[in-house]
Amino acid sequence: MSSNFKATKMSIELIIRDQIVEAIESCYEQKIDQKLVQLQNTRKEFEGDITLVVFPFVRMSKKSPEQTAADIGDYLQKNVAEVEKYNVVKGFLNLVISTDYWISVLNEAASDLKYGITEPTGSSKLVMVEYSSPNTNKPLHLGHIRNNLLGFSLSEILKANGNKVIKTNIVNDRGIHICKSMYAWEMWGNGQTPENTGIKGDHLVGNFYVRFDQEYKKEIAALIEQGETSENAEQNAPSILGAREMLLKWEAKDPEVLELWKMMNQWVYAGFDITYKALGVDFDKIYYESETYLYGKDEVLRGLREGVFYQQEDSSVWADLTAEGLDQKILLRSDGTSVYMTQDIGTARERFQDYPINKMIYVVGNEQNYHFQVLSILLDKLGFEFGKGLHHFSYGMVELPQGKMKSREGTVVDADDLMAEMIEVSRKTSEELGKLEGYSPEQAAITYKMIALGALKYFMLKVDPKKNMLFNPEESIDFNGNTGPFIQYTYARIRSVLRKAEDKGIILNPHIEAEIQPGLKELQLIKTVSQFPVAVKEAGDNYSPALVANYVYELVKDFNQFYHEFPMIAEENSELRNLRLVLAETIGKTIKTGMKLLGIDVPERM
RNA sequence: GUCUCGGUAGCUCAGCUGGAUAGAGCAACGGCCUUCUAAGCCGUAGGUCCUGGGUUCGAAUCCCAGCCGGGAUACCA
Repeated sequence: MSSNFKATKMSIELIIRDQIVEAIESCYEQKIDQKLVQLQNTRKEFEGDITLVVFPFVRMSKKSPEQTAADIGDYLQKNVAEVEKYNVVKGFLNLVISTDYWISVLNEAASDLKYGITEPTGSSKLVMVEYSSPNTNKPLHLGHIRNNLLGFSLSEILKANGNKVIKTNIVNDRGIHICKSMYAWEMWGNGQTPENTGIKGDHLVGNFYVRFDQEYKKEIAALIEQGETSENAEQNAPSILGAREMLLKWEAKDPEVLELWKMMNQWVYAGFDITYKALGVDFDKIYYESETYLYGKDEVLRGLREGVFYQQEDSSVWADLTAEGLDQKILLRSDGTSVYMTQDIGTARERFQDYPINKMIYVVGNEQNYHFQVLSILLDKLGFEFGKGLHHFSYGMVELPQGKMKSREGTVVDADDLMAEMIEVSRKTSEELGKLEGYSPEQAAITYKMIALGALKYFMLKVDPKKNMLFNPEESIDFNGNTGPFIQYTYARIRSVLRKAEDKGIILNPHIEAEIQPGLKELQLIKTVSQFPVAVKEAGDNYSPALVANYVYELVKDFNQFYHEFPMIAEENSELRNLRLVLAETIGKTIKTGMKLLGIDVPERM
């Protein structure tokens, strides 16, 4: 056992787990599987640190649960140095771990600058995380925010678990949806540009996407009025024909269409850059669908030649997935143009050619579960050995009280607007509370933004990614309670205490002597701190930033109770004072690291 | 129709690889700022864990059926 026990709680649990197996053997002469050993953290209302559930063993002991627990407790107390004493409540054996042990845990945590973080090594796995993946026909909204925050945070968490991570973005910069905006701009744009209107480029293009839909709907209504069936009307309305023609021309590299496309895309990219920067997300490598769809087309045609796919009379290309229990899937339209799936095949091929990827993760909404199931099968059929190993990180939708957001219907919460509003709320709150007196306007502005984004990011990340979540624009995101600002505030409090201690000339001794007897609350806090590496690991194993968020909240809540009840600087016993300050500093560091994994910064003052 | 995900306090969410009296926050009500930041702390109230069966010493958690809601099943992405 190395002296550097990063996952302390786990190592003590491992020791105890082992010893319980031996205890059963020694007491009852039975060999048991470690899986029967159920350990849990002792509930706060009972004395103890780790609890064993003894019910599974009463069959072997042929004694009452209480007596069985006592037998095992006796054995552990005798044979495991860290087990100081025990008590039995019904069928639960509560083990009290020695204070020495907890002090050593604190010392380790306090001295480790990267506490909770496992650095990558030469043999680390290379994980590529795709997230964001915007369409270049409209601005980002709240749903994209969830995607971006999850993708960024997941990447950070995977890095903290010793992986090498490449963050990537596939920009969906071609396709019928883009052509709709382009067509609308050409028809009704009157030469509008971001420059001559003062509208952010992605918003301007988005306006034309909405305009397209409005006109399209009018045309359909008119055609139906003239006696067309609704299906015919949808297929033959002038604007949809115009958009389709544009897509054909685009794939045929028509110079005029390409120029229009480039111009409008540049507007969008300039807009996205601003939004990404404000959100604090970034990418190591960007792929463009306008490039990769061609590789995808190649692969589909190869599949056709090799008999993996088939062609219908109208020359559309399909995959037959009935053997997999699925349906027919179209891969190339009858006019030869590509669909969404086509480009994803090409993009995957490119990525695995560009990097020695061990694990590919797609951060994409759960509405596309079927898509990724199919993609995996198609890549496998095409002979790519990575096909089966793709991982779709499938997250839930953000819903409004009225239901789903729809770009075309304008019922979206715009990302830029939301951030701006939250920064405004943050500024007002800070000013009302007078927290930043003495800060320059620039310093204050940085802090407002930090708090606003902390509120937004924590709000999005604290819920289980798999679940749909509700956002009510009527009630602005809270700054009190289980929120980002509450956690940031606690960090600022700790920093403030440490600054004041320094002002008073108190020098922290980072090594706590074993003889010091911490109180119950300090012990409780050390235990919570000791769980941080476990939380990071579980967040990585389960791909869940929410586990980090929930952990940090627990830690912060515990600390605030402690803060309220016990003086640190004013504590007269200097050794106890030192313990408390070192503990506070360690908790501050843990908060900062944890929040960093969520992509949230913490302020020195607020 | 089929597949899939979900249903926990008035609201938003934890807990779900089975374990002790189901937890937080918000909202409501009542306390606490001459002492390290009150964006905080303490307390009160609030529950058929959708329903019904089953497995188990033990079920919010696992299995089956049903009800309700979301999503997918497109020559949209």
